[in-house]
Amino acid sequence: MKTAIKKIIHDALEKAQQAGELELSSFPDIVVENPKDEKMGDFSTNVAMTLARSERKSPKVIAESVARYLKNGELSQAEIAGPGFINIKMSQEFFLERLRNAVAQGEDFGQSDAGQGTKVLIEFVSANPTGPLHVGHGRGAAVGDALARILKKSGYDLSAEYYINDVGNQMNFLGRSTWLRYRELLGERIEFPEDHYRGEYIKDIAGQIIDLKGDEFINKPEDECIPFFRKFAKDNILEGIKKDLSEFRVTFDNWFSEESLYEDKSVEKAVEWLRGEGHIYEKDGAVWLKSSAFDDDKDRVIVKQTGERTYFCSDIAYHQNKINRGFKKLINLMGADHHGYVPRMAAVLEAMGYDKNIFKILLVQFVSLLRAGEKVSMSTRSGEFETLADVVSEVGVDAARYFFLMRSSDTHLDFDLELAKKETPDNPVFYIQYAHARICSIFRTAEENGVAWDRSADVDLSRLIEEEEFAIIRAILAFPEIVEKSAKALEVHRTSHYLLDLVSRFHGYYSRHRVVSDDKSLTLARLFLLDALRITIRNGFELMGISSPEKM
RNA sequence: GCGCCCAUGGCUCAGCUGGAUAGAGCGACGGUUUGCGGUACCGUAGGUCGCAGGUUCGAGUCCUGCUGGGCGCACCA
Repeated sequence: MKTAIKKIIHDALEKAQQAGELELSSFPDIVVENPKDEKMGDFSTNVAMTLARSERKSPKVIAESVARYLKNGELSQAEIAGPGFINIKMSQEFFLERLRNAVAQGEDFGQSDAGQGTKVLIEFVSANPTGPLHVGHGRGAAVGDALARILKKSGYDLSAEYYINDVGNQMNFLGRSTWLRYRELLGERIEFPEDHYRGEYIKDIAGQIIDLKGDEFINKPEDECIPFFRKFAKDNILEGIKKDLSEFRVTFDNWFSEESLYEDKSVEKAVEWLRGEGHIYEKDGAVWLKSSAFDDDKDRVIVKQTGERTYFCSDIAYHQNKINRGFKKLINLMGADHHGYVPRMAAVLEAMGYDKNIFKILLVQFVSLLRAGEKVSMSTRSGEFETLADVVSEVGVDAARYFFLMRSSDTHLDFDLELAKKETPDNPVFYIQYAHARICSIFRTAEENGVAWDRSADVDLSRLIEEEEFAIIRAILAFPEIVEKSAKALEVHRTSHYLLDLVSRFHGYYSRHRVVSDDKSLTLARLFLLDALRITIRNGFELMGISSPEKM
C-alpha cells in the first residue's frame, strides 16, 4: 500500500521539478509513514524536510510546492503540518478497492515476492540428542518455525533444518549413562557419576532395553556394550524430540546428521582446504584455526591432542556444505548462552572467502518460567527440568507458541503458566482467538437471519462510511507490510502486536455498531469488512502457527 | 579483566530506516448492556525513556563513557 503512496509522491516531485519549483539534483528516498494520530491523515511523508538542505529552501516552502502537485484522483487531501510534514488523506475508494483485493486473495493475503525466490536456510533448535527438549528449546522452536513461515510468505525459497550432533563425547556419555542405569535396574549397585546424564528418561530407556534384550549385556565388557547403548539411546531420544516438535507444529525440511559429515569425509576435506589456504597451524599437539585473524578474540582448536575433532571442526564442514547446497543466506538460531560462538563461526566463513553477511545468527534469550508470578526453578544439574512437552500439555500449543512469540527474541521472556491458561483478556491469545470466534458467530447469526454470505458476490461497499470502519480497513491493509518487515528484520513479535491492535479495534467497533440488521445492503457491506478481518486474523495466526477457532 | 544482550508508568512490554504531544495490556479507580458471544466496551490517574556527555534542524532510537541486571569467555557441545 505504501509503495502506491510513494509512487504518487514521486510523481508529484517530478511535476514540481518540471515546473521549475524544485531542482532535485538527485531524487530522495521517499519515506512514507503513518502519522502518530490518525486524525492527521492516512499517511505522512517527510520528503520536504530531507530535501531542505540540498534545495536550500525551508521545508515548508518545499512542502507547499509538493502538496500542490499531489493532486490525484485517489487523493482527497494533502496538508502541511508541523515542521514540514505532508499529511495525505486518500479517498475512500482507494481503500475499498484494496480491501476487495485483500478478500479476493483470501489465504494468500499478506504474501509478497520481497524475497524474490532467494534460497535461504534456517537452522534452529538443533538440540543435542541427549535428553528431551526443554522450555528454552521451545522458544527457539517457536521463533524459528514462525520465521520460516514468514519468510516463505515473503517469497523466499526457504528450507528449515535441524542439525543433529550425533558424534562426540556427549554421545559416549549418553551411552555410558544408559548402560549404567541398565545394570542398576538389573540389580547391580552402581555409583552413578556426577557428570553423566542423570535424568529419569535415561532409566526409561534402560528399561526398554531390558524389555527388548533382557540381561544379555550384563556380563559383557563395557567396550562391547557402549556402541549399542549409545545408538539405542540416541535414536530413542531423537524420536522423542521429533514427536515433541511435531506436536508443537514445528516442521523441518531436513534433519542433518553431523556423523554424515565424517562418513563422506567432508570434515577432513574442509580441514585440508583450510590448511592449504594457510589458515591452520599446529601447536601443543593440536590443530588450530587462525580465527583471530578474522575478528575472533583467539584462535580455536579444531583437532584435539587426542586426535578427536571438536564440534567446531565439523561445524566448519557443515556450513561449507550449506553454502555448497546453493543457499544464499544462512540463518542460525541459538540460545543466548552460545553467543561466544558467533565471531568464531563468522571467522570461518570469512576464511573460506564468503561474504560474512550471508550468515546471520539470531540469539534467542532465556525463558523464565513463572507460575502465578512465582519463578519455577529449572535445575538442569539434577536432570529434572521443565520440558517443552510438559509446558505444552499444561497450557496447550496455541498459548505456548503465542507466549514464545510475543516478545522480541532478544529480551528475556517471562512465561507465566497461569496466565497462559487463563481465558480472560489478560491473556492475549485468548483475546485474539475470541475476536475470531466472535466474527464467525456473527456470520452464523447472519445466516440464521436469512443473509447468506458469498465471498465472491458483488457487495456495495459504499455503505461503509464510519471512521472506525476505515480505521479497521487501514489496519487490515497494513498486514502485508507487517509480514514483509518481520521477514526483513527477522522479528516475529511484530505480528503478535499487530494482531492484538487489529483485534482490539474490532472489539470496540463491535460494541458500538451492529452488523446484522434489517438494512440488508449495510449488513452485507459490514460482513464484507468482517470477512477481510477474519482472513487477516487467520493468516496472521497461521504465520505464528496458532489456530483460529470458529467457536470457543 | 574481555565480549554479547537488556534497561521505557506499580507490573509485563511496543515504539518500524532518527521525526510531530513516548504508546498498549495488566493492576488501581470510575462507568457501559431490553439486539449479532459482557470471555466485551468506554473513561481517569500514572513516565526527568538507568545516569552523564556528544552527533543533528530534530534522539527512547545513533556515538562515547558510566551504573545496574542476564549470559558467555574450554583441546565441552
